[in-house]
Amino acid sequence: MPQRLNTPSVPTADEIPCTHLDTVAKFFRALSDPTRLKLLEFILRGERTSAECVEHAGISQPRVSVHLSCLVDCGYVTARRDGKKLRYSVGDPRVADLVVLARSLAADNATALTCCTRIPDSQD
Amino acid sequence: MPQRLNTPSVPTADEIPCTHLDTVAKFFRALSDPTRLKLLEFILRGERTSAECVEHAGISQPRVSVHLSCLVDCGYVTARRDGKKLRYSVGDPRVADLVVLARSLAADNATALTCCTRIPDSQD
DNA sequence: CCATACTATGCGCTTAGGCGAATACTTCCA
DNA sequence: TGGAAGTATTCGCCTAAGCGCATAGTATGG
Repeated sequence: MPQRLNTPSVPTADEIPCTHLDTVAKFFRALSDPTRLKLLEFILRGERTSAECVEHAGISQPRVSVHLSCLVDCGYVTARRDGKKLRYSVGDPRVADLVVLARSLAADNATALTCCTRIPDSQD
Repeated sequence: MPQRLNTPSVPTADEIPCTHLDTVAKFFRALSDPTRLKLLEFILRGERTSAECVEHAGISQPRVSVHLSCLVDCGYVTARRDGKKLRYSVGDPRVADLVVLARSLAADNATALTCCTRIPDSQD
């Protein structure tokens, strides 16, 4: 297993004052992708195998693998070997709190949450 | 261009079951940018003028304007006219909760939160 | 110890979205 | 009402990061 949980950019991860902005932003970024969020919420509802995640996500296995790795790296989910398979689950209850809180906020702003719509002018 | 809070992709914003995934993902995306997160936390500590935000963010006024608009659209902050200036503040206490919760989680995973480091192979 | 099932990585492509610079639009006050 | 101060938009550029496909790497069980 090459580079995975080694500290590439992170200072000392122990000397960090209150967690750097970039780190927190990265943390949020993990949930800013619909596919990852979908996977997380799926796993939040119970332990899942990769295969189940692939099916649920509706995209290729390699992509799901990357997304799951990302969620693991960010500490949202944990992977556990079970025979030939890997099973993913959410250990920290705060993760559910975070998602619920965000959902409640997002729901209240769903209308306006069109957010950033004006930024690009892609297909017009 | 007057299109701002019109519903482009959002269904009916009222018929939404429990807020669509994309909406929530978008909500998280707003905080996935270090600059916006920095601005939000800045405003979280007290009402701020655009000028203060520009200074704090350290980027151009136009950019800050876009970021603030985004935060407003997403419901994180509210803008209030005060003479020639606009003052931004956070009205919903859940916003602070969300940030605090995320920070606490991110802090615990700071080491691993290198997240997605392997994804690109840009400059290596 | 090899075959197979499961998982991860590399590559090329494409789009989202961040940035600065220039500029247009708004407000308020003289 | 005109000018200055404040705020928003457009544009071009560039990187991050999503996707599929092909394939390489592992772990387990026969």
